[in-house]
Amino acid sequence: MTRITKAPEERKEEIIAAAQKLFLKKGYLKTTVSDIVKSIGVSQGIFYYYFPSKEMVIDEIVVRYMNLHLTEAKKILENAELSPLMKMEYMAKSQHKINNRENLNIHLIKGVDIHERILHRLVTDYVPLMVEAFGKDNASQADLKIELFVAASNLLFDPGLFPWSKEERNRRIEFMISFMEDSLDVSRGTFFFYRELMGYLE
Amino acid sequence: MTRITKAPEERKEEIIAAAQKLFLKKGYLKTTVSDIVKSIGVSQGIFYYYFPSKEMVIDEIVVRYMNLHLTEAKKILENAELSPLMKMEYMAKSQHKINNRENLNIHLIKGVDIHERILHRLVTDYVPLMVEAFGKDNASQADLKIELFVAASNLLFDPGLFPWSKEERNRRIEFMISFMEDSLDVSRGTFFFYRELMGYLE
Amino acid sequence: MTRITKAPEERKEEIIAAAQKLFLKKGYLKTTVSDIVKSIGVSQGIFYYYFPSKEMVIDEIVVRYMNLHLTEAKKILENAELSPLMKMEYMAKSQHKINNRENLNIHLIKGVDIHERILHRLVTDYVPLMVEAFGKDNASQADLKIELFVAASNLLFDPGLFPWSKEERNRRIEFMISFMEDSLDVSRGTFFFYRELMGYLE
Amino acid sequence: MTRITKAPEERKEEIIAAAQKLFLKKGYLKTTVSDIVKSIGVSQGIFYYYFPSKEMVIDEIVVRYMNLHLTEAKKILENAELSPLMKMEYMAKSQHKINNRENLNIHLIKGVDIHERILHRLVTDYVPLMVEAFGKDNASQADLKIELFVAASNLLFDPGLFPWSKEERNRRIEFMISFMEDSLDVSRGTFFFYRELMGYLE
DNA sequence: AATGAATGAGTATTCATTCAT
DNA sequence: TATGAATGAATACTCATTCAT
Repeated sequence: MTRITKAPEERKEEIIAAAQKLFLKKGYLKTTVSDIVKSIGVSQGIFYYYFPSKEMVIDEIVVRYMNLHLTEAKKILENAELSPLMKMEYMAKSQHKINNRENLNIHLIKGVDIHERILHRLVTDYVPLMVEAFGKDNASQADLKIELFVAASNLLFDPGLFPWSKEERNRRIEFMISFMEDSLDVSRGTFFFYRELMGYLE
Repeated sequence: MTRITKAPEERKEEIIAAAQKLFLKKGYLKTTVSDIVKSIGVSQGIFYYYFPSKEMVIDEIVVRYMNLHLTEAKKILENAELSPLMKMEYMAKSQHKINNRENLNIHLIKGVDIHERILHRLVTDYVPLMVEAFGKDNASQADLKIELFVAASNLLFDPGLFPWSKEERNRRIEFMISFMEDSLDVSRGTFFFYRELMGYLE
Repeated sequence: MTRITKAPEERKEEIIAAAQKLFLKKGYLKTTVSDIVKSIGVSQGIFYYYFPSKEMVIDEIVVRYMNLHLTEAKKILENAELSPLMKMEYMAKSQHKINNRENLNIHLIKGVDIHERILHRLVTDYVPLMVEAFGKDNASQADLKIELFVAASNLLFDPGLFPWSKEERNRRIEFMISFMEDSLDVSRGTFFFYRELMGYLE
Repeated sequence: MTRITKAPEERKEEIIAAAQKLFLKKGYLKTTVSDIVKSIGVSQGIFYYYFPSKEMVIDEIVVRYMNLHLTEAKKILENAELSPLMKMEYMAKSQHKINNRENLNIHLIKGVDIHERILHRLVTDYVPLMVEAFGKDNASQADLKIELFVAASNLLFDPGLFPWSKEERNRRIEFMISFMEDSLDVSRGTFFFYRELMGYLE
């Protein structure tokens, strides 16, 4: 193999991208380190120059994925021109956009509890930003309500876990949205924008 | 090895029990078939006489675990002497009891998405029984509300996933219970009995 | 399983027939004893009541197959009304007929040198009968010539080994026949009847 | 185990040689991959770095064996100084020499139809070279005659298949040679040199 | 930074055969 | 004669990781 030297960061990115693609396609367990390096034409050894183990790659993927979401969310939060509800809407749209970028919906990776790792960080890191965006005082425990809605939505609307029919899914989405609106004491229709993120099917 | 013949059903139970114990201790992936058979002093071959693969054992474990819960729940449901809320309470207590029987809280098994398998059956099979117990007409979409609470609770109160501090945990449990009471339109205190099931720490 | 007792010889035949069928379909190595007994609905144990090992079954199959051929050949040989060449012709036709009875062309079994076992017995047991049928004095070493032709034919006309095209095959058959005729000093056309046995394609 | 790195081609040869030796001694089926690697003191993994499966090793062995024969035969064929009959003689001697080099007579390997694989390539690849060496025009179908003699000889003189007594063997060899001479229309004595290759016992 | 040959522990699964009943 | 649960040795193949160059 001809030796092609690259800047470390570039090479690392290359490996992560290749791994992510393969994890999505074949699952974490069925993707071998050999698969990854072959797909970008580098040697086995170089993988271990950049990562201490295969496991650390998935960790890094999850971290980057969450950072992507968090960075976007923070930008929105800091935008003083937006009203609380606009912030929530923008955050939802941002999430939806990221998840639909190619090879980026790592929710779909099958393997060693990837899903749980993401959910964990979602609840601990992302939910607080949503709560902040929502802005209301916490007398009504809006923080725990949002946490609850995020947790439930992520489970019930995970197509790998619950392959609802179109009708079942839509019914649940409509319910979830109005229930959120009532519980958080905002007027009906306010959270209409969540439909898309939850996967409403026309 | 001295040959000890047993009734098939007995032997099968024995293998399942041994597997369950080891899965809980070491996780599914790290438990080998060899571990299982050694632990009960039988040959490797007999395992495959009863199960086509290692994977099928975990399936069987989940099925039996759910059946245990469902059977108990159905008994309670059919008990005409109980009021709706009593039924819910009894069901909660039954769940708590089963999960605390030794080697039975298979929620804790790490490995190939055991958690997801259980959650799936919980939502599709167990929730309807809870809804039936609750009894109220569905004008208020109590079914979806219960589904939502079950999903969220299972995620947020999973100690493997969210190792909340005692305070964090208790706060969430109290919130969850009163939120359920309000949403389902029952008086405060009605669902006090859920504290135990959710793992309230005194 | 309901216990069905049969006359020993009958049961043995049943097992052999079942084995033969499966060996032909899946090959000797890929057919398990379990496959065999399942196909006739008896237990594992009974197999070993009749045969000391799996290997002995294939031996028995070869022996019976050869005996079938030999018995027919001997009948023909003893028929005083037939001329030498008629005997050869009848023997050829008899072979062809047996090999085309269902599940009987055990040449096609893949596995542990079945082919070689058959060839061996063909040369040692069957060739002498052909030589006797041919009848001529052995001044011309007709015995070794026939042996040679039988050996070569069995190899070159084995479709599993040499998948000749129709033209290649037919050319070889025509050559083989006329070469036999010339070598054994009989007139051209005498061995026309071998075409069928060798697999001439119209 | 101390790690000894070798040039890939060298290591591959080493594995093939070790496998060949063991296959000859114990047969293909009874030789395990573990046997092979242990015999040269390398790891199990390296075997699969060079070969996708155990089966591919025997394939490679047959290919190399035939290539050895074919290469020698081609050299002889191209030698313009040799007469046709000399070419045949040299080819026969070359074959005999190769087959008697240690560990090289892979005819003797027992297992998964090794013999048939070799015979197949012998007829399709080697026979044409013999026919070319023989040189005569094909009016007399010398090509098919040679093919026939090669096929028959390889079967009838295979000691694993037909363990003739010394007398039986010698009688057949003498017959085979004179029959070849007569059929191919060369004078008696011409093919005397085949005695050795066929295994004539003094 | 990079190569790629080498390691070696790991492991599910198969199956001929046995034997208590 | 027959059952079928039980044995246990056998083994090809995988793959994360290491390391000499």
